Amino acid sequence: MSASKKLSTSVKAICYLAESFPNPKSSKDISDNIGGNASKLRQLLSMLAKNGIVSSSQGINGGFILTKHPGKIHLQEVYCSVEDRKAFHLDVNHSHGDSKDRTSIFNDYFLDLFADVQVEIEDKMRLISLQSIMNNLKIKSKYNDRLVPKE
Amino acid sequence: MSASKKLSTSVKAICYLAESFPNPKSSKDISDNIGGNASKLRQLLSMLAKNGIVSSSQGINGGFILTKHPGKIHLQEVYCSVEDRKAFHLDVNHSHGDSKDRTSIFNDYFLDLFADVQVEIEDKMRLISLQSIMNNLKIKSKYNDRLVPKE
DNA sequence: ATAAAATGTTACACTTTCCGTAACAATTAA
DNA sequence: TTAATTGTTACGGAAAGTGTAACATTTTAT
Repeated sequence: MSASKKLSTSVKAICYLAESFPNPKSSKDISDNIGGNASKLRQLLSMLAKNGIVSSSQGINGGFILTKHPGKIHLQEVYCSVEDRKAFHLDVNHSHGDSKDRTSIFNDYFLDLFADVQVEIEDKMRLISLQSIMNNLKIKSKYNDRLVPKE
Repeated sequence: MSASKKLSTSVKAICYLAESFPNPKSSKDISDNIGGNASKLRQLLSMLAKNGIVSSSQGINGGFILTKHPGKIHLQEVYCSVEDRKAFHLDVNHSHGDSKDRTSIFNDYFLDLFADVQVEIEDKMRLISLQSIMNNLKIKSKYNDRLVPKE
């Protein structure tokens, strides 16, 4: 799945969980609501769970619930949770010679250059909260800290 | 070819053309020097030619030459020449219903959001000239306006 | 004129990656 | 005990990427 699709799917799922808080929602519930495949959704959601954005419970009436206030979740955090790759990924030619040939030097330089751009993107994404997204989409969050079950 | 690979390959080619200015270099010369495939290189270079960064001539002793001072070529310009896609491309789920369903509204919003990020990236890339790249890589440019053949 | 060399473009087979689905062990609650 | 759910892996078809080849067109040298 492309990085941006992972991100947009994750955001949709988080919005849905915020909307239906504090009821746990199964991957099937979520996929019925936001589209996509339940199994692939679980892959995304398990990554969000590892990063403390949602929590999961198994068994009957299990599912996923939000564990963080939408105002405190930012796009960058969601992106990093579901995608290893940098947003502005550099795909360079592989060097065929030794480690200090011209191609390698060029690639090293380019990696630095792209790292700068990457920082810009991450800073920008850090400024966008899930709450602001929900506001724009007129989705009402029912999230409430006190209702989040402890670990 | 991935967008970033097109970009880095293009930059390498431009550096080589600046270095060997004003001698036209064939796609074969360039691929021998910077690696990659001559045919694929021609595809990139023909796009750079359409955007006025290089010019091409056919026939014996033909090839590509730089037509713009490295200090006046910027990464953003090179990127746009060889890649239609935005740098931070959004790959959204396709809507299956009518044009005003929830998925569509969500996607429209996301496109706006990513457009903002896109502007940041382009601004950042606009600040990086080919000349500065060549300086960092200690490549000497031999580019000289007066030696560029007229149309 | 002719031949040689180069671009610009298209096509193609091969490989890699993507994607939806299925499967199943582990876990949990009724 | 049973049913429902997560978490993870596997897989086959679809899509996209990659390197190469082919060839008409253009241009220059002889």
